[in-house]
Amino acid sequence: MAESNELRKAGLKVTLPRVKIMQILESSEPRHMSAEDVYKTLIDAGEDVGLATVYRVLTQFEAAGLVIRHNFDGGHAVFELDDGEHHDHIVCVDTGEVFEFFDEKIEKRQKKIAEDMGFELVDHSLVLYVKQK
Amino acid sequence: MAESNELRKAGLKVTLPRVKIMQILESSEPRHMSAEDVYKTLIDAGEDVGLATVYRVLTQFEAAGLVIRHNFDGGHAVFELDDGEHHDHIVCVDTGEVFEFFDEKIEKRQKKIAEDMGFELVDHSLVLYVKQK
DNA sequence: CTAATTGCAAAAGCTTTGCAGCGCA
DNA sequence: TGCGCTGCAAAGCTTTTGCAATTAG
Repeated sequence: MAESNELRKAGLKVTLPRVKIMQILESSEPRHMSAEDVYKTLIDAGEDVGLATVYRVLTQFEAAGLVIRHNFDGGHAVFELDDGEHHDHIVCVDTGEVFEFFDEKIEKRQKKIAEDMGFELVDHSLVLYVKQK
Repeated sequence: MAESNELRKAGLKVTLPRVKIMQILESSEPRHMSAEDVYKTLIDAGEDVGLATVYRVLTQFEAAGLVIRHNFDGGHAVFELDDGEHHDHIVCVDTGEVFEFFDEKIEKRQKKIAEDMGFELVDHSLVLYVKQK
């Protein structure tokens, strides 16, 4: 199975919690889940995994570059699978829904701004908060 | 004094903690402070104000539109005086320093992206994480 | 005078950590 | 077998809240 290889490649033992969590992230809709969301999904599926393990696994996945952690407003982090395609986010303040977008012009402009100030851009976080018209 | 008027205008009683906190925010360098930063500054100045009060006052200031709360990475919120001029932020991952910038092109592009998706842009958060070259 | 405000301490919410036992390789 | 991993419970951190005492208007 695909998950096993990704885990091994990351130097992580192939354990049930890790495989299950990876599967949940791969098949989840919406794609952005909090640790609590993952934990609940696991419990609902009858898996006996602790919340601490979910946090540990997600943190390991992040370190391994398998997932990305976002700190949107609201106190809790959300995670999404890193598919290698960078994108930014749109959060609807009415429904909480999260959408993704990518805009070449904004990306380039950000790079230029950082460089004009004598820095190297290593990362960025752009979130548009919107509401329905 | 200027602070008193701003407070009265916001419908808040002019109390010592509020005036002191407002003064700290007005004169602070760097401009971005956490609740803890404000609290420490107060204590160092010999003021007997509780941390809970700092949080309450900052939250009231935010509701009144006097300050803006940011949730940069790192678990704790930072506050800055709202001078009416919108700007985004650059955070140096080496030093933790915070810089401000404003880019008309990015602003316009964001608005267009939200509208193209049928939404109304109500707010946005853009942070560039950079390092020294 | 009276409602708003404050300090303290306790509680809350998210996340991390210590530890003994379990399980993958 | 041996070290990594897990579950549980406890601890950590930032932030919020309850409450009695204090204070602004």
